[in-house]
Amino acid sequence: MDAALHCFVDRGFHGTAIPQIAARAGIAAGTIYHYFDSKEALVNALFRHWKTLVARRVFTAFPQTAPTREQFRVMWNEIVDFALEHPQAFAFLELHNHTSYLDAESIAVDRELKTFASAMVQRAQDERLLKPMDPALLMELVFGAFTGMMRAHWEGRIDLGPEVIAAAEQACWDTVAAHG
Amino acid sequence: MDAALHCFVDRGFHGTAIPQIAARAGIAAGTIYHYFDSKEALVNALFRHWKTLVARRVFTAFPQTAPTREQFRVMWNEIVDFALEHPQAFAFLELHNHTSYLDAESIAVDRELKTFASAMVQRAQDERLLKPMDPALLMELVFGAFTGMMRAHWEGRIDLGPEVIAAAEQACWDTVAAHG
Amino acid sequence: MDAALHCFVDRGFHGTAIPQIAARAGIAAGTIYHYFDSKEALVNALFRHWKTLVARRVFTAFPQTAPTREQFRVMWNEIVDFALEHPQAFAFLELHNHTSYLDAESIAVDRELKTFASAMVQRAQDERLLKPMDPALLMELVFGAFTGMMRAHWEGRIDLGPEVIAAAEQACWDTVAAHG
Amino acid sequence: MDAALHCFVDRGFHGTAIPQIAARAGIAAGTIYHYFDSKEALVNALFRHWKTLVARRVFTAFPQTAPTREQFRVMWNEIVDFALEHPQAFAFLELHNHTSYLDAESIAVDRELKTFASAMVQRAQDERLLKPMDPALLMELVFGAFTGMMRAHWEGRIDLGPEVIAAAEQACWDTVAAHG
DNA sequence: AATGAATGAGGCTTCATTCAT
DNA sequence: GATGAATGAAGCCTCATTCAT
Repeated sequence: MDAALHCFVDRGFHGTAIPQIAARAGIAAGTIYHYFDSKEALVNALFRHWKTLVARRVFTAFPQTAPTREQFRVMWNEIVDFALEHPQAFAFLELHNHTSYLDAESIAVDRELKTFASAMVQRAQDERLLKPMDPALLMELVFGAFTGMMRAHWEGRIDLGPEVIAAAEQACWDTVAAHG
Repeated sequence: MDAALHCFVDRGFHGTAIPQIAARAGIAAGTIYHYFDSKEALVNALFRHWKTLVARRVFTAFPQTAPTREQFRVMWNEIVDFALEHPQAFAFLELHNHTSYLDAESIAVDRELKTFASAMVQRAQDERLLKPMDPALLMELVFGAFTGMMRAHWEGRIDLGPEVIAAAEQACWDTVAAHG
Repeated sequence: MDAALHCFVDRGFHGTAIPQIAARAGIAAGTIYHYFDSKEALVNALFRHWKTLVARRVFTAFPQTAPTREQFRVMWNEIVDFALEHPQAFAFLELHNHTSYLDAESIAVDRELKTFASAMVQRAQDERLLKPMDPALLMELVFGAFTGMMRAHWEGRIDLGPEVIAAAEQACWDTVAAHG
Repeated sequence: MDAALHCFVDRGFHGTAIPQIAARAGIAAGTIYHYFDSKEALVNALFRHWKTLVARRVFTAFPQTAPTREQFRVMWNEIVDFALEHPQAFAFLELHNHTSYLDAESIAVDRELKTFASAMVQRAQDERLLKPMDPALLMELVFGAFTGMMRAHWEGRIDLGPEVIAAAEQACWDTVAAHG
């Protein structure tokens, strides 16, 4: 049923009709209501499913003992890989505004991931490797840059090859790295 | 009538009903159709209105003869000022996915601005001041970082004071600046 | 729009579809929602409208100074006239079970009428003209008998002429009259 | 499965969903269709089941040779007992309007009981013990009064003790008794 | 016999749009 | 120009019923 993902990516939550999702999934509209209480429950389940997957992936891959520069690279590549493997999921998660239908639990899942990332940043700041700014801001700058890159890629404005990704990664490291 | 802006920001295009817009504007629903052919015409007009305003502002403020570093700072501050003065407009333009209803002209207006920005980047690259990457990518990284910062600001995750903005500006300059 | 009355009488509240009501009224289904917030609001409005009309009629006709026997006759005839003039309304009010959709205000309107009737009974009891039973019970017996008569009339089991009505009235007076 | 009774009493036939009945019965919705062809078949079976039970009870208890006054008392008490023992069944049978879904056989069962009662009345009229009115009307008046009493009881407007029931019985006898 | 997932028609309601005033 | 009642298509959701297990 997660092909509802495609519809939400294409037309957004409010722009997608349940019958459209059902048609794409090859099932009857009513069947969706055996698995989800409502359209809202469906988006929220979708959102949490993928956010949790990203989180799990990031947590798992994170090299606790490696040097900060290496940690940054690993995280970057991990998220890039996720976004390239699951472009629809990434587009759904990051390219749409969910404020009007996410429930408290979904928001909490989202915040958790951001809190973790900020904590990571803070640890690196303690070692004076990153700029001494609000860690949340540093994280948002990098994640924003990353999202901008992926959006431009999907909208055909740039080509993403391994070297391009590596160059962008270096640029984003420069964003946060101390000394300048 | 441009308080349709608020509705679109809150619930998105598909999630907003014409009667809601009319109610917020204190007019009758039918009146909207004296000024716009359809709901789609309304969003497109809105989109172009504000995109054009941003563009005009950026073009006007751009210091042709100043050094690149100064040009970057001016542009940055110009967009920050716009976003802080017109938070609803900025949220509408950048925090929502418009792909399902923008018409060709609106898309052209958007592309124009991006093309201009890329051209600026390229000129600076010719002077070896910026990293030798796809200029579009550099531009997207910076604009993405900026958008991430503003989103975090509106969602209450960070505080934006003048020094914070300046620090973020420096960080984004580091993103694009050559040598590192 | 009060021809929704007919539909509710025929198939009950839950058995009646809004489009059916609209079709019978010769309007579009959506139009109903300009005047009523929901199907429930519609039944409640209908219920209150007719209950209030009955109440007004009873209150107005009630001969305060006449002897009790005369008062009883007047009330009886008043309600008979109402039921014969507005058979649909009476059938809707008394032949259907409204418990699952009436709101607090509608219930209050209903209770008010019953309380008034019980008070009347009590006054007559004080004069020892009626049986010394729970006034509410006496009232329910008479009103129940009346309703049974009307139901049988509509379902074709009895014929209602003026003499029949008068005879039934006398029988119901005997129900409540003291001494027997 | 006859706990469908509860659902029908609460929300009426059209307001009750088969899954609701199944849930209350603790079985699967599909199981109901092993025993009844359709929802309509279910109500009709329910209706006939209880109507038949009432009829059997009345027929059985009826004291053929007792004086009319005693016959009336026995019948009254028999139906009161039934209504108090099976309040849900009585509420289902008498407090709801079944016209839109009862089939011919169910209607016949209903009519049979009424015809029997009318015949009884007529026999008593032949002895000049009852008022010389349409026997069907006399029967409806008494049964209507009785139903009104039970409804008021369930809706909490009156208290039903043995003496109250006896007093109501006497009042209803006065309704039908000759001379007044 | 029992289950419960699946269906799809149909119900309530919303909403973009029109049009008489 | 402005209104807002009216429309009817379409959206979300329910539900009687079926059927493979």
